[in-house]
Amino acid sequence: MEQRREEGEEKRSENFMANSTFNDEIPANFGGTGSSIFDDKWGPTGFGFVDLLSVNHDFSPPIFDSLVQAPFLPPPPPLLPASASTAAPPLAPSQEVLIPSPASTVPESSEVLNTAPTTPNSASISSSSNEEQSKVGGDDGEQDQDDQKSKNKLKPKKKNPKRQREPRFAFMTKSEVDHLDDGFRWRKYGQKAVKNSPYPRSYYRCTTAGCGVKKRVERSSEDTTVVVTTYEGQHTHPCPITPRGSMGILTDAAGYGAASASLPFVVPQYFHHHQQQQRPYIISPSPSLNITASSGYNNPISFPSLIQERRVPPSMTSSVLLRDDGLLQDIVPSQMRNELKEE
DNA sequence: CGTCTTTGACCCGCGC
DNA sequence: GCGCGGGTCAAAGACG
Repeated sequence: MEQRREEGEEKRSENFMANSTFNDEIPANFGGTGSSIFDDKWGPTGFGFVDLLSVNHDFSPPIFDSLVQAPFLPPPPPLLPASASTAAPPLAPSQEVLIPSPASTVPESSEVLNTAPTTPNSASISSSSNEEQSKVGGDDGEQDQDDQKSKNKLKPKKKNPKRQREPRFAFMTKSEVDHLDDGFRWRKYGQKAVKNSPYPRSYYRCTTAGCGVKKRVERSSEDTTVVVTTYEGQHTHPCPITPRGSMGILTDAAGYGAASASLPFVVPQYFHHHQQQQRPYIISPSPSLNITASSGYNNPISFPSLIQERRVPPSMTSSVLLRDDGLLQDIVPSQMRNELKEE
């Protein structure tokens, strides 16, 4: 127990950048059909596949793999430029779509999901959505009420037609750390053994009152270096600033709060500096991509750096980035910064 | 004391 | 109907 505690603390601090080792492969069960990760409940009813970040354990410059518009959930306005739009056509429910990275041409087929990440040291993101959101999806605030209801186990439960879930967004990360600190506060409320996997699956819930976002974390059994994190729901609050020097750029204090919505998803902040460990590298969005907006804090996951980058009006992008270089300078590839300047 | 994790039990959906 | 597996609850305990 105690050991586990300590381990947990260590994990928290090390976050994403633990001694991660990367390879090119995405476990076959990621994005595949019938996997334990993307089962019928949490699995993609339609998701994009996004290379999100690269981590290099040699402190070499960050690698920009790709970031593409995923066919995210509830209708982000089609702001994609033509090039990206063609790459990521609107999804029909239950349709799996691979969003090819800019550098690669990959057919749109679920079968090629595993081949999507073409760059070493990459993590991937996928999103999924529910086509039939009714109960939970209808009102975030009701989530807790629902939980309350179900607390009394002996009480006969409502027979919901079908349990509906929030939009989900999953991503993979190469890390020895299971629970990735994304800037939000989570409370673990369950853990289950995963069939056909030696690794348990952990369930977390956002501790912020009224926020029903859930997170599921499990380690791939196929590639034990891969941690799959699945978010469900949308935060109803800003990303709290953590005391560990995280970016915290979702806050209004940073001046971008109002526009904090450049992503239909939010991804963890990988920015906790860990001086002796590898630095986390944020992938910069491809210039040809346009991460569309949802609204406010209503993002299931948050990816501060991306958000910051993209929610800045083009006219001030470069200056902001430059001015804010502090961490970004370390994180955002120079290539990316140059690209942004050119915009 | 508040917060968080652990963990066994329970609930539920689904396939057979 | 039954069993299985996933998801959740909530009591108990640890920790700061």
